[in-house]
Amino acid sequence: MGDPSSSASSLEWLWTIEYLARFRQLDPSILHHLIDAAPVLSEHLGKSTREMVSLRCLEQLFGIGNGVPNDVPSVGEPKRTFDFSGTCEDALKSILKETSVSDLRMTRSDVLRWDIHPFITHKRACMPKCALEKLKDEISKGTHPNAAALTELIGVVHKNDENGKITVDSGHHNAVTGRIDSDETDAQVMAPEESTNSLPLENKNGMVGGDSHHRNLLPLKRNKSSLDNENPAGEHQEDQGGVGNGDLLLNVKRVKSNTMCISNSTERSFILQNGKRLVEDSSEKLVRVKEKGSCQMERESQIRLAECKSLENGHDNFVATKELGNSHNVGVSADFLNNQCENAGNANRMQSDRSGDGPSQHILVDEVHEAEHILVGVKERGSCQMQRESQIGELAECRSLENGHDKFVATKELGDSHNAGVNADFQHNQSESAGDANKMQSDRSGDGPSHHISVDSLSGLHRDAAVEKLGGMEHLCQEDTSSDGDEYHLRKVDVAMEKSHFLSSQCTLNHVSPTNWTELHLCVKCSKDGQLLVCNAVGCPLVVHKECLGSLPRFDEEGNFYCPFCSYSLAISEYMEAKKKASLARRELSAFIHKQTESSHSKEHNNLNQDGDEDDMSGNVRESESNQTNNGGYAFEVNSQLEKRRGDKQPVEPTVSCSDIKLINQEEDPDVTHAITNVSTGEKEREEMASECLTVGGLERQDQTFANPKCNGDNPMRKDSECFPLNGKQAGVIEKNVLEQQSSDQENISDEGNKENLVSNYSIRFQRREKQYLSPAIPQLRRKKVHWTTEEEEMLKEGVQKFSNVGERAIPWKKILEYGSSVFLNGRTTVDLKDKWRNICKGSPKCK
DNA sequence: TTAGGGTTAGAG
DNA sequence: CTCTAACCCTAA
Repeated sequence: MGDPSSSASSLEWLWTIEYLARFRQLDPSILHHLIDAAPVLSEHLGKSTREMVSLRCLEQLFGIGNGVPNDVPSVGEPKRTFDFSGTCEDALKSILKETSVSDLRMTRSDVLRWDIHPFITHKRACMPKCALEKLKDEISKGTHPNAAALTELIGVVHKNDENGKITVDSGHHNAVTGRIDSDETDAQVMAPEESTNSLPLENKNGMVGGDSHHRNLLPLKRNKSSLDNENPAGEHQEDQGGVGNGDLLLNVKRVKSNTMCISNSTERSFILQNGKRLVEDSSEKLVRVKEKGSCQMERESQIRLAECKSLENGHDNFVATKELGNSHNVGVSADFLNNQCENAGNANRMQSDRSGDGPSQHILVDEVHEAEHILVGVKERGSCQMQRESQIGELAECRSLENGHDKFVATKELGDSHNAGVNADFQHNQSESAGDANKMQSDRSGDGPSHHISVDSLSGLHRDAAVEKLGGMEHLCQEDTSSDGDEYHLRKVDVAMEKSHFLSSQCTLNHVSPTNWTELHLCVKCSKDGQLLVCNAVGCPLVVHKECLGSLPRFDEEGNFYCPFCSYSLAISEYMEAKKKASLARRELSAFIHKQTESSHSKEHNNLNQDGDEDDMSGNVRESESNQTNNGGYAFEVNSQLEKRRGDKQPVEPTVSCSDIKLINQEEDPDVTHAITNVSTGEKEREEMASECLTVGGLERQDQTFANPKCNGDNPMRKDSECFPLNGKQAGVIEKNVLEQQSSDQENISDEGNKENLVSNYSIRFQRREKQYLSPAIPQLRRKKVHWTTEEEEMLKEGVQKFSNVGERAIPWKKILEYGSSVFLNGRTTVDLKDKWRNICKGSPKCK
C-alpha cells in the first residue's frame, strides 16, 4: 500500500485483498485469484496485505478457518513452534519450505509437525485494522476529508422502518462498484472511483430485506435475463422475509476475464428445501455468490444459512446453501458454512441468533470470474439424525427428509458441474453423519482446496466441544475433559469468532457501530458511557462497564484489564503451556513411580494384594495418568504433590496428603474445582474420595493406612467405599494435624473460623462419613486443650452474673458467649463456657 | 441450647 | 500416678 507505484486503482485491489483476507470464511483461493487479477504484482502488495494473506493461508493450511482441528493426538515428537514476533509471511515460508503442501493442504503428518495454532491465534488477534476499516471509520465519523463525497458515492442508506431492515440504494447501478448495505451510523466505503472492483464490506448490523437483496444487494453486473432466471432464489428470499440483523454481509465482486467460462447462461439453482419454516425465518444467514463471466455467462450462487432457525421443536438449526451456476471449485462458502455448522451445535447460540441479533452473516459475492463454489446445504435439527433422500445424476441432490426430529442436511445442485465430487463427498459424509449423527464433512478432493465442514453435535468426542460452544465459558471445566489438546487451539480460534459475533450482535442490539464503543467510549453491553474498562489486549476494541461484565474484571499483574474474550484466550494459552509441562512431568512421574514399585515395597505389595486394593490403586494411578486431562489436570495435582513430597524426601503422612490435596485443589482454577464438585454428591463424591485417596495411598502410604484393620474386607466400611483408606479416626487426624499445626502457629489461639478455613472439605467430608459408620471403638479426636485466660474467666463470671436470672436455673451460655465474644477465644463454645463455669464453681462452692 | 456425666491430655 | 482443666457425648 505504501508502494509509490501503486495507482489509485491498485490501491483498491490492495485494500480489497487485505480486507478480504480477514475473513476466514473466504477461501484463500479467492484471494489467490484476486491477487492474480490485481494490477499489482504480488511482491508489491503492501506489507499488511501480505501479512494478512499469509495469515489466511496459514489458517487454511492448518484447518483453522474451516474448523478442522488437528484431531490427531499431539503425542510423539515435539512440535515446532513459532516466535510470535515473527511475521506470518516468514512462518508460512518456513512451513512451505519444509512441507509437502499442495493446494494449501498439508498432510496430516505435516500438520502435526507444527505448533502453529497459538501463533495464528496471536497473529489474528494482533492484526491491526486494515486500511478499509480505517477508512470506513473515518468516513463514518466524518473525519475523512472526502467523507461526504464518499458517502454520496456509496449511495443512500435507507432504513425500513417497518422491520428495521436496512437497505442500501446505490445511485450507481451501472457502476461495477459493489456495495453492501449499511447502517445508519456506519456508512460503508466503496471504491473511490469507478472500477471493476468491488469492495467487500462488512455489515456489522445491517438487516437486509429479503427482496432488497435482489434489488440492492445483488451484484450490479447482472443482466436482466439472469434476474428472471433467479426467480426461484428470489422467491425464496422474499419468502424468507429478510435476513437477520447483525449479519455479516460480505460482498465480493470479482472481475476477471475468463475464456474458460462455459457459455451457459442457465442459472443453476441450489435451493435448500426446508419447508415453510425456512421461508418464514427471518434470521437466516445468506451467502450469495454471483459470478459472471465475460462470456456472458452469469452465475449466481446463494447460500442460505438459516442458522439457528427455530423449527417446531424450537431447537433446530438450519444451515443451507444454495448455489446457482456451474462451478468447479469450492468457493466462499465452505469455511463459512463450517463455522455455521459448528455453531449449529450450539443451542445457546442458536437462541441468541434466533433472536435476530445474533452473529449471522451474509456473504455476497459477485464474481466475474471462473467460479469456484461449493454447494452445501445443511440443516441440522435437534436430535441429530440425517437422512439422504436422493441423488439424481449430475444434479446431485442430497436432501434430508424433514422428519420430526431429524437433523436435516440438504444439498441440491443444479446444472453442469465439476462439483459432482463435492456432492458425492458431501453425501458420503452425510451418510457418515447419519451414522453418528454428529459430524458432517464435506471434503472436496478434486481441484482446489478441500474443505471440511464439520458439525460438532452432541455425541462422541466432539460433544465436549459442542457443549463448550453451547455454554461458552461456563462449560470450561467440562471442556477440559477433552483429551485432545487441539480442542484448545480450536477454542482459541473460536473465542475470536465468538467475540466478533458478540460485537456484531451488540452492534445490532444497540444500533451502535463498533467505532462508537471504542472511540466514543461506550460500553459494549449497554452502549452508555461512564467509567469504562478498556481491554488492553492488542487490537481489542472491547470497552465495558465493570458492572456490565457480569463477573469481576480481570487484570494482569500490571493492572491491565482484559475483557472476558481476551482473558479467556490468554487463559487457554496459559493452559496449553501448563498442560505441556504437566504432560512432561507426568511422564517423569510415571517413570518414577513405576521404578519404585518395581524395586521396593514388596511387603506392602503383598499386604495390599490381600485386600485386592493394590490393583485398584495402581489402576487409579494409571487411570489418573492416562486421564489426566479428563479431570482437568486434577490427577496431576495429586501426583505433583506427591512428587514434590518425594522430592523433599519427607515421610508423608497419608492423611496430610489427602488434606493437602484438597487444599491445593481449593486453590485451583475454580473451573476445575467445579468440575470436581459439580458431580452429584453421594456416590460421585465417594468415588472421588476413594479414587483420590486410593491414589495417594497407593503411592504413599501402603504400610500405614492399609495395615489398618479397618480397611479390610471384613470392615463394614467397605460397603460404603471401596476400602476407603481413611477411617474415621484418620480423618480426624487430618483435622487434628491441620488444626494443631495451625494452633501452634498461632500461639494457642484456637480459631474456629480458621478451622473452617483450614479444615479441608475432605476432612469435613470424612467427618460426615464418620457418622455413617461411627463406631464407639473409634475414638473421636479431641480438640487441643486451650486453657482459659484470666480475662476469659472474668468475662465468664461477668456474663454469668449478667445473664443468669435467679428464677431460671439454665444459664444462657450462648448469650454469654456472644456477650464476651471479644474476649473469649474464637474456639470457645457454649459448652466450654458451661464446663469452665462448672470448674469455677467447683473451686468456689458459693457459686451455685 | 443446655445440663450433666464421662473422657482425656498433661501438669505436678 | 493423681489430679484437673478442657473436651466430648448424650439426653432433655
